[in-house]
Amino acid sequence: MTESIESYALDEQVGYLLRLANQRHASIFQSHTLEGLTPTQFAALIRIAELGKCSQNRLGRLAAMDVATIKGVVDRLRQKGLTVVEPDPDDKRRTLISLSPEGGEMVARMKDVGQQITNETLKPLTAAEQRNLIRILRKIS
Amino acid sequence: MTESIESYALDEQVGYLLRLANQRHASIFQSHTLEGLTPTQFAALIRIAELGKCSQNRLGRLAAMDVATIKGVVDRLRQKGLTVVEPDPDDKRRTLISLSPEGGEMVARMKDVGQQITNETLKPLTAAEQRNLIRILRKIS
DNA sequence: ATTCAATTGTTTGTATTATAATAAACAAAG
DNA sequence: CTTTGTTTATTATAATACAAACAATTGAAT
Repeated sequence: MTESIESYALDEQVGYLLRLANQRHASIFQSHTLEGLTPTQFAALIRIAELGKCSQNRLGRLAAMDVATIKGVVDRLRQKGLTVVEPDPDDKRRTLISLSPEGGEMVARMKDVGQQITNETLKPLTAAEQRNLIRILRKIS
Repeated sequence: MTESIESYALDEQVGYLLRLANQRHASIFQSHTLEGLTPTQFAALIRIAELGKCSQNRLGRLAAMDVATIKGVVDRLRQKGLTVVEPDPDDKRRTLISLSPEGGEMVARMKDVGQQITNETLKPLTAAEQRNLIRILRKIS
């Protein structure tokens, strides 16, 4: 049995390593974040700040989240009082999402924290490796 | 509001890019996998094959999964008939996990598929970039 | 202009993975 | 032998993702 396994090294597969890297990043994120914001919620918040008021679906597409995922994320952000949800008067299918004042403040505060999180995640790497990783990840995303 | 955001480019943060890379890999994985096996379940299966019979906790540690996560994963693998679960006669706390014959066959078949999945995930990169990515990911995991 | 098919947007149900808290079994020291 | 601390496993809860269903809009052909 064993010899047929040796040839497949789990510890060198890109999928396995991506999961580990994500785990480490999530753990660093959690130790820095405010109000229990998750990386996904944070990403959505930043996108809303960039886009201004927009439909839930559009937000999901631009934040790389499934329609069901973005709904859950927006719901939780609204529960935390960070977003405002309202129907679109021009299109009855749509729900418009925007930042609440508290959401705006949160984004401002989280920007610095976000940079810290990135720095700590990349800390084991040289400056060249850091640039390389970002460049390569963008190519396979 | 906008100018305070410009300085934080979500699309270049390592955490966001890791999530995107994971999404793409998961999607490729799903299009190749047998019996609806997830990347996590696959990793656990490979580890069991490497380790032989071992406790659930030890398996979790070596597959980089939380105690609760590995329990869920093992449960689902058992439901699919791929693993065998039995109490440890020497330590009543422990549950011993091993591959069923079907699990062994699955591992053998999945090895090739796993390589294909890795290749397809890395396809947008040059050979040097592929090696670089693996090396760098190992450093930050 | 009207109808009908195709598209777009949202929601709901279900599955998987992850975090936190609890309980049971064991080991080691007094 | 009992107390104290550690390891192992389970349960409850939360977050994310996929699939299917449903509702509103758009557009094309008559």
